[in-house]
Amino acid sequence: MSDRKISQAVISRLPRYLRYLGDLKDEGVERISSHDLSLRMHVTASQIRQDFNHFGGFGQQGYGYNVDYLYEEIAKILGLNHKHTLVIIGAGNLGQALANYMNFERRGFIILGLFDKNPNLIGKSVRNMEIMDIREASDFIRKNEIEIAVLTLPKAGATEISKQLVDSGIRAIWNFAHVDLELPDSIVVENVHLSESLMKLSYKISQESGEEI
Amino acid sequence: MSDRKISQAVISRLPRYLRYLGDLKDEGVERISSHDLSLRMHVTASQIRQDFNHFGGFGQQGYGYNVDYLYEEIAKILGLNHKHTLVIIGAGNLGQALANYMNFERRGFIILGLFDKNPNLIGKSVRNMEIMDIREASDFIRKNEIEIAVLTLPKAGATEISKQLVDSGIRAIWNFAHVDLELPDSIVVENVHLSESLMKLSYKISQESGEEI
DNA sequence: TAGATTGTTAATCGATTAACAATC
DNA sequence: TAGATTGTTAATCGATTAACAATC
Repeated sequence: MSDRKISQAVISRLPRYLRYLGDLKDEGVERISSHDLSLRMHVTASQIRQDFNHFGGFGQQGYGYNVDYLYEEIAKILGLNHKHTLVIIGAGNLGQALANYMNFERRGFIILGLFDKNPNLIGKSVRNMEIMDIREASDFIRKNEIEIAVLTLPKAGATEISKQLVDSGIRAIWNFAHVDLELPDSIVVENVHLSESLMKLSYKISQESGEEI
Repeated sequence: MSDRKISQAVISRLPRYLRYLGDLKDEGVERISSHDLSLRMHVTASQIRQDFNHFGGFGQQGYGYNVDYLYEEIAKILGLNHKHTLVIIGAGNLGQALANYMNFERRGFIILGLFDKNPNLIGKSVRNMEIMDIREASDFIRKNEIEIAVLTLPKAGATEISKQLVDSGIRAIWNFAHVDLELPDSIVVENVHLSESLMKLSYKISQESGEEI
C-alpha cells in the first residue's frame, strides 16, 4: 500500500486538508481544483498537488478533485477508517477533559478506561466510567487489547509508567507529559507539549512588540 | 535586539532546549558542550550551535556553554522574563483543565478571568475565580489590559468571538478551536489542534502495522 | 602551550514552488 | 475540439550537516 517514507511535513498537513474538505462537504461542494483549495487554505496549488501525489493522485485532469472521494481517501491514509481503542493514564484535570471530549469518539477513538494513582480520584465517575487504580492498568490493557495510551500525568511518573504500558502491549502513546519518552522504535509516540506551545506564543508576542525598533 | 526573521523551525526547538537546560540545572551541571547536549537531545551538535548563533552566540571556545547563563538567555528570547496576563474564553472541560494547570503561573502566565456563555457555568468557581458571562469579556479585557486570550470553545463560536477579542485589544490568541482564525497580521495566533495531533498518531500506527508488507 | 570547542563558512540534503506536457 | 487542470519533472529556495579556522 504505502510508498515508504512520506515526509513529516506532508503528514502534518493531511489533517488540515481533511478539515477543509469536511467544510466543503458541509457546504455541498462536489468538486474542487487545487487552485481553488489553495485560495481557501492559503497554501500553493503546487504544494497541494505534490502532497496528494505522494499517495498516488486522486484527481482528474480538467476536472479537479471530487470532494467526497478525496475526503475518504485522506481519512483512510490517516487510519481513520479503523476503530482505535484507548485508555487515559492520569485522570487529573487534563485527563478528564480529554475523556469528555466527545469528538474523539466520532472519529473512531474509543475511550475504554481511565486510571490514576490518587485514591481520591479512584472510584470517581467520569462520563459513566469509574476511574480505576493505575495498578490495574497493565491487566486491563492486556485483557482488552488496548492500542493507545493517553499520558496525562506529571513529568515525574511518566517515563516509568510509559515503560510499563509498553510491556503491557500498548502500541502508541499520546504524550502530554513534559518529557521525551525513550521507548523502542516500534512504539508510536506523538507529543503534545502545551507549555512549549505557550512559549512559542510568548516568543511571537515579544517579536511583535519589538517590531518598531 | 532581534536579527529579524528567525525561522519557525529554530523557534520550535527553543522550548525544548530550555527544558533540557532546566534538567541540567537540576542536576547541578555547570557547563555543557554542544556535543554533549547533542547526545542527550538526539540532535546534531552542528544544529545546536547554528541555532544559538542566530541570537548571537552564548558560548566560549574551548569551554562550551554555561548552563545557567544559556538557560536565562533562551528564557529571555522566549519572552519568559515578562509577566503575561491571560483570560480563558470557554470554561468547559478543557478551559477548566487549563485554568487549573499551575505550571503556567510558574512561567509568568497569570490567569485573570474565565468566561463562558453557558448559564449553568457562569458563577461557578474554578480555582477561586468565578466564571463570568462571556458578554462581560470585552470590558474586562479592556479594563485589565489583558494580553492573551485562550480560546477553548467549539468551532462554531470561535471565529466570531475571536474578532470581538481583537476589537477589545487582545494581542494574542492561544487557539484550541478547530478553525483557522483569520485575523490582522499584528495579532499573534498559536494553534493547538488536538484532533489533528491524534490523527497524526493514527497515521503512524497505520504505518507501523503495514511495515512488514 | 596544547586541547577543546565554539562561531561561521561551505556543502549537502530535502522541501517548496514553478513550469509544462499529458489528458480528461 | 478547446479549455481546464492534473501529474510530474525541473528549478529554486531554505534548512541541516560537515568542516575548519578562530580562540578560549
